[in-house]
Amino acid sequence: MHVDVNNAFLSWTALHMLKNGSKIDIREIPSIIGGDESKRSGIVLAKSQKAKEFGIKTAETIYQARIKCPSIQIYPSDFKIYKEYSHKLFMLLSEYTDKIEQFSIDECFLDMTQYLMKSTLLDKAKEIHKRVREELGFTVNIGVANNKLLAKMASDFTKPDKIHTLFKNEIETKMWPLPISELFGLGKKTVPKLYNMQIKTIGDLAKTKKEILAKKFGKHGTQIWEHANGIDNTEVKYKREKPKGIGNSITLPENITQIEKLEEILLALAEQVTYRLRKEQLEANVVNVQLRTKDFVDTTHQEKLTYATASTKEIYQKAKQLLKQMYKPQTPIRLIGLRVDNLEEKEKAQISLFQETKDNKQEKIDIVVDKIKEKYGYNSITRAGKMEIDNKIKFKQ
DNA sequence: TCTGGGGTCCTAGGACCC
DNA sequence: TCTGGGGTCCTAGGACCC
Repeated sequence: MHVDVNNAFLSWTALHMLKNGSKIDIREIPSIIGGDESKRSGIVLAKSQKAKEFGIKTAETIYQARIKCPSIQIYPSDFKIYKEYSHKLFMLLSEYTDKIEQFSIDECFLDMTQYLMKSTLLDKAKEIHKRVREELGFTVNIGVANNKLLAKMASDFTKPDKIHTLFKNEIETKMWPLPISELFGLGKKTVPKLYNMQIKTIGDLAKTKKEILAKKFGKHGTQIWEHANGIDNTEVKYKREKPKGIGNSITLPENITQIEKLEEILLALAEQVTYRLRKEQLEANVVNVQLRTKDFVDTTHQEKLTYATASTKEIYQKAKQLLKQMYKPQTPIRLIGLRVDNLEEKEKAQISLFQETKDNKQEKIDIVVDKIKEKYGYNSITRAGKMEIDNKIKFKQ
């Protein structure tokens, strides 16, 4: 089963507003959840059904949305609220199975293999559907099928507030007539290429020779062919997995051309990233810096460290070095990002033969700073060298 | 006042090793 | 009448997802 919250950010914001005495339900008017245009992050994150009727699409600019519907109402996003409602949903779903994979903040896969009869399975879907609406106050779409891919495709059919099935005998009638752009795993780069091959529907794709797709698109080609034919053997990953990489990035309110300013922001990002890293009890082996120019040209540089670390100072020093390598003087930078990859458990961290001694003093400082952040809030303590930046840009946690 | 932020997985070429 | 073959690791970039 795949459970997908309808217009999640918007529905949850609506509930939060109603709870706090709002007279209007923003689900009933043309409205969107959007970023902040003054911070150059003005894109649509979620839309109401009414906004959808104006042709407004997720991820387009608020500027475009306003052209389509000048009276559109815009509300900011708040992930604290979303996490709260997401948790409520997760708790309710946990009553039906403990094998739940949280696919994103508003989507879950449920392993329902314990319900052997198709009819009981559908009764459970109906029950979940009804209970979420009545007890939590928002609606979900539910897809029921024999594997994750088909359940996900089913939950996407028609919205909102619907249950759809997609069993083997329904693939041909329900999925094959859909345009290939609807297939999970096909995006804006591959769809035009398939169109050029006269492959326009999922059915067309299913009937294409697997070898042709494999030759043209490699592993991806095999996968989309299998998806089009309803084949998916992946398990419901219900155990919480540690992240494989942790990153933070920020679109700057204004383009920056001074490397010193970029370094200050990099320090703030290093604090944020390593704080998250330490909370997970992980250490990183690779540091990666991303820059985006004013013309949206992205470059990344990464380097493996001599030993794994979660130290703010050590990660920052490597990041600074990478920045120096890659930054072409005078280039106006729009976005800067820092990621750590190749993570490993702190305990298991192996001591290299050639390891330069770890900076114990730095580790102690990090631990104390983390404790203060835990107790008094992420922004309660900061480095003097980045106070100016902190005042300009809010780094959330 | 035009274009977010956080992820995962894959590919390709170069360096290096035996 | 020059210059293998197999393998791993590292790095940059691409595609896709929500």
